[in-house]
This record gives sequence, structure tokens and C-alpha cells, in this order.
Amino acid sequence: MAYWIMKSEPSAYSWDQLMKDGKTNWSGVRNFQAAANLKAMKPGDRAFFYHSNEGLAIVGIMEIIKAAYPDPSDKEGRFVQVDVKPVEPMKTPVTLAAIKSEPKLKELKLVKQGRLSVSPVSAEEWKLLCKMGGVKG
DNA sequence: GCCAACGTTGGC
DNA sequence: GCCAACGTTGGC
Repeated sequence: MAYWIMKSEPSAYSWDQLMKDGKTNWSGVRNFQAAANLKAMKPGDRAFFYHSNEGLAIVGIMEIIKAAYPDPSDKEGRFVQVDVKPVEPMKTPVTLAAIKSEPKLKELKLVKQGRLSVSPVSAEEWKLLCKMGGVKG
């Protein structure tokens, strides 16, 4: 099983909204590197939900429930989306500041490549982030 | 609201 | 195939 971080601006689509919806299709990714990550996802993979611009924190854990398929909002058919469902909210949101101040997370893609909206997380990083958020994962 | 970083596009 | 210009993202 692989681990990921997926970003969304709360004003566009928030964790609360995902909890209400029960599941959603993660569409609108328009970056080839992020799209490549989407394509690498398998059902059962886990992903953190990160609030960008406002909040600046990991707020919950999601599960990938459907592998990548074409994003209908992309007319040229170059990009894909996956389906996700919420698993559990973080007890304590893991803020970007906290992540940056943790030396073990120096290599985290979220830190090194801030603009990438879908990025991989190693198993070690995943464990640590769960711990910081007060959840088992 | 500003600005830095980076990805994408298009001209050559 | 390179590189400058441009647009977008996201932290502060």
C-alpha cells in the first residue's frame, strides 16, 4: 500500500465537505507530475488531506477507492481523477509549521516541492505524521 | 495582497 | 530542442 498527500484549498473543497459527501472524485489536477502520482494510486492506498492557502495543515486521512480514470472536466483528456473517501479526521491538525520544524520530515515532498498538489509519502513519514496528528492511521 | 518558485507554452 | 515569457500556485 502506498501513501500520499493531496492538497485542496478549503474554499474550493474542504475536509468538512468531504465528510459530508462521504466520498468524492478528486478532479481538477492540471499538473503532469501530480497526474502521474494519481495514476500510480491503487484502491486501498491512503492519503492525507492537506488544506492549502487557509489552514495550512493536514486535517484528515482518506482512502483511495477507485484508481485513476479520465477527468471529465479536462476536455483534452490528458488528465485523470481518482475517487476517495474520508477515513478519519486528525485529532490535532498537523500544521505546515510543525512539519517544517521536524527534522525527520525534511525530505517530505510537501516541503521540498510545495507547489505539487499530489505527492508521495514514505511509510516512515506517514507513521510520524499520524503520530503528530494523534491518530493511528 | 504580494512575491517567489516553478511548470507550461510557444517562438525560434 | 532550447529558452524566454507567461501564468499559476501557495506561503507569508
